[in-house]
Amino acid sequence: MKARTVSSPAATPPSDAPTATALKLFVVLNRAHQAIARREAQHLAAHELTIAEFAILEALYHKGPLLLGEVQKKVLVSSGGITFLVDKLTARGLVERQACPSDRRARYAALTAEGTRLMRRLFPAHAAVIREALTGLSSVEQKHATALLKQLGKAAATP
Amino acid sequence: MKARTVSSPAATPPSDAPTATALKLFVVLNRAHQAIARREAQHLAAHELTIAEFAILEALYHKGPLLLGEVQKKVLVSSGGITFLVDKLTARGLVERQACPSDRRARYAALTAEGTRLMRRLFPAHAAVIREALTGLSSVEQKHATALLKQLGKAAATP
DNA sequence: CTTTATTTCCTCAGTACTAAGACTCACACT
DNA sequence: AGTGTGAGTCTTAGTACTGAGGAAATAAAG
Repeated sequence: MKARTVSSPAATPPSDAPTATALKLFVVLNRAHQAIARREAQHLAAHELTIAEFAILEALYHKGPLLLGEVQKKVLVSSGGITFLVDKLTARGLVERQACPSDRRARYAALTAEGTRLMRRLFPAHAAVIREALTGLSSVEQKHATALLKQLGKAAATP
Repeated sequence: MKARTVSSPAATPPSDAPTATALKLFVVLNRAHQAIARREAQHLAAHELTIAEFAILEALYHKGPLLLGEVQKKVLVSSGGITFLVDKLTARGLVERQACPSDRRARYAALTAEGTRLMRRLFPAHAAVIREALTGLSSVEQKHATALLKQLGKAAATP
């Protein structure tokens, strides 16, 4: 009695049109993100860095020393993850912890001289990889996409 | 000699304009993706499923039985990961492996009756979560964004 | 001054993967 | 048949995180 009661391979109730539109967008967004992140990870792996590690370095490079909690908001990683990642970067001499004078619970993370040197060298290459990965769209199209995604992300982020 | 030789907090060389545009798009794309994926993960966690597990179930639900290699291409996970995930789903009685008659190396993955039942119940709820998460854009805007992201993803995927 | 709550970081155990390679089988060419 | 090459899956060891809970400092209330 394995007579393929579900012989139609696609048991897809097409749902309503708006839902179908949303699902399609969801799929292509995932694909695009994955394709670009893959390239980024590949580039960073050559320098023994993960995406999350690089994101921390980048935040510190552009913003200067930050409280660990602030780094967490930037990088969107769990609190335990921040401790773990900063530990690893500290062990490699790229980042250091600094006490916060006004609040003894809090700690700053800051780039060391070596970390700054690394980022000065690495960031332009990283930017080039991203730019290269996004050449599927013209500059005008990119701006358009940015506007749409900003709106999308903002709405999706508010729970 | 710690006299803050890099006292400007932002050591940002603005690079050229096209690069800046690309980086901005990259950031908002990451944000949007993360915000939506977070919601998805939250919804699926209520049913003890990860995103990757659900992706496998969904592929089988919509396409019928698939070779493991085909599942891998759909879900974009390493081959070891597919084995691991299908094992877990099999242990829960949602998926089963089937021999391939024409090639004894290959195995099919297929939904069990229970897996089909689960998806019939779960998929509409999942679609609703996605639709809800994307309400930041109107249907027209979503179609526009889809077109742009498709183009972007296609170019980024070809290495 | 206590007591209670909240913030901030860290610890620890566990999870979901990845990467590299082993193994099994299929196919093509002698 | 026998042999090499490659495809498809599984195994093993390891990594990058997550999440719950805890200690220390601060803030707020009694």
